[in-house]
Amino acid sequence: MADDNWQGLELAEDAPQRRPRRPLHEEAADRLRDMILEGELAPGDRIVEQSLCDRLGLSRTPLREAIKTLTAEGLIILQPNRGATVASLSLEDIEDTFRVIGVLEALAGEQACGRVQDDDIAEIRVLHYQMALHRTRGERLDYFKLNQRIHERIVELSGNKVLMETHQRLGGCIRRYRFAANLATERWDQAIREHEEMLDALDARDGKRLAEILRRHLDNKRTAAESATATERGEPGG
Amino acid sequence: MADDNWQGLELAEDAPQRRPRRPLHEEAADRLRDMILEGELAPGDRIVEQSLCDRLGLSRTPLREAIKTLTAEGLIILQPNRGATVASLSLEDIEDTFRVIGVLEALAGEQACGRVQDDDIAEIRVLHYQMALHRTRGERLDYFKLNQRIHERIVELSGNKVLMETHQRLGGCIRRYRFAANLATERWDQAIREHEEMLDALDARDGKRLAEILRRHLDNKRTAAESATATERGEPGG
DNA sequence: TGATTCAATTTTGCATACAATCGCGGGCCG
DNA sequence: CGGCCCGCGATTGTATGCAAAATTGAATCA
Repeated sequence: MADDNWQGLELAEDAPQRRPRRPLHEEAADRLRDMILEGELAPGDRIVEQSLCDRLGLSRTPLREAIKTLTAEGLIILQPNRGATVASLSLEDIEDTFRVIGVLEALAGEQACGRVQDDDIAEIRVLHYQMALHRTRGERLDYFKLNQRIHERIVELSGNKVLMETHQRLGGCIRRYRFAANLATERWDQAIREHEEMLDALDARDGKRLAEILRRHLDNKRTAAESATATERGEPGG
Repeated sequence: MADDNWQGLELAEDAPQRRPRRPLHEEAADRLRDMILEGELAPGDRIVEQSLCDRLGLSRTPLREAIKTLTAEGLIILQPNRGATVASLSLEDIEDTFRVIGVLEALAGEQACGRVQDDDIAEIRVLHYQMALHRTRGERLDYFKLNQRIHERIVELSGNKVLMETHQRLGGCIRRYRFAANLATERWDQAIREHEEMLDALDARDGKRLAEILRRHLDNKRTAAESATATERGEPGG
C-alpha cells in the first residue's frame, strides 16, 4: 500500500550490504526501538498490537516477535493477557542504571588505555573540540550527540564486545535522561572539563585514572539528570 | 468442569503469583533457557523449530517468540532465513564477560555495604560455611551452587535492580565456564580465602575494599576458567 | 447515588496455512 | 572430470482464523 519500500529488483545481487530481504520482525524491532527512543511512543503508552500493525504495515506475527525482543531489552513491559506498555523508569531505576553505566564506562576506559593508538585519541580529540564548539554556540542537540559519540567511542576502544552490547542496551533505556542531564547549561562547562581530563588520561594511557574520571563523570551526569527530571516530574525543588 | 480457582472474586489477597494461566511463549522461553544452561542443548547446536515444537508440545508461533527472547538475552544466535543456533562463546567472549561481571559485582559489593544489616551478613556467613563444608567433602556441584548463591546474594543486597538483571543475564551466558573455574581443586582454597576476605570487608562495611576483593576474585575465576576451558577445547598447555 | 452483574466488544494467545528462502543433489555442458 | 544450472525437499518467515481472556458499558438492584 503506502509503503512500497520493497527492495524488489530481482537481479540486484548485492546491494551496499547484501540483504536478500530483511525479516519483518527485525525491521519492526528496529522501528519500534526508534519510536521509543525518539519519544514517538512515550513511557507508559499502551501498545495495541493491531493498531500498531496497521501503522507499520505488517501482520501481528512479526510484530509480536519484535515486542518479545524489545521486552527482553527492557524497553517494553509485557503483562500476560493484558498487553504491552512502553517501559517507564522510576527515579530509582534511572539512578541504578546510571551507576551501572558508570562502572561499565570506567572498565571501558581502563581497557581502552591498554589498546588505543595515537590516531584513536586524535579522533576523539576532534570529536571533543567539535562538541566544545557546539557548546559555545549553544547547539544543544548537536552537543548531546557528540557527547554520546565520544562515550560510545571509548567503549568501542575497549575492544570488549560484551561491554559494548551491555552499554548500548542500558544506554538506550535512559537515553532521554542523559539528554536531560545536559539541559542545565552550567553543567556543560563541567562536563567539558571532565572530558578534557579524560583526554589527558588517555594520552598518558593511565587506565586507573581514566576509569575514575569516567565514573565520577557519570555520577555527575546522574545527579544532573535527576534534578532535571525531578522538575520535569513536577517536583518543587529545582 | 475443572473450574479450579477462576480468579474473579476478591477472595482475600491472591497468592504471591496469581496466574490464571502462564503464556506458552514464557513457558517455552524458560524451558529453552534451562535446556541451554543445563547443557541439554550445547553451544553451536542447531535449533530446528518444528522438531523442538514436537518435543515441547506446542506450535511454532509461541516457540518463535521464545527464541526472540533468548536471542535478545544472548543465549541464541539468529541468522535470517538460516535458523537459530545455541550461542557459542569464544575464549575472548568469555574473558570479556568475566571482566564485565567483575565490575558489576564490585559495584554490587560497594552498594551493598551501604545497606546490609547484620543478619544479612550472618546469612551469607552461613552460606559460606556450608560451602566450606562441601569443599572439605569434595562435593563439587554443591560447592558450586552455594558459591553462586553467595555471589547472587551480594548482588541482591546492593538493592540495584538494573544491576541484578544485568548480572543474571551475563551470568547465564557463562554459567558453564564459571563451573569450569572450580574444576581445579587448588582453586577452591584460594576462592574460600577470598570469600572470607569478602565477609571481613562486609563486616567492616568497607565498600571500596569489598569492591576490590570482588573484582580480583572474579579475575582469578576468569583465569581459572580460561585454563580449564583451554584444556577442554584441546589446547596443549594448561 | 452507588455498587454489581453480565453481555458485547476489544484484545491477546495460539495454531494452522501458505509463501519465500535455503541447501542439496542430479543432470547438463564444456 | 569439473563447474554451473535447476528443481525438490526441508526450513524459515508471514498472514490469517479462532478461542480465551480482559475491558467496557449499560442495565439492575440495594
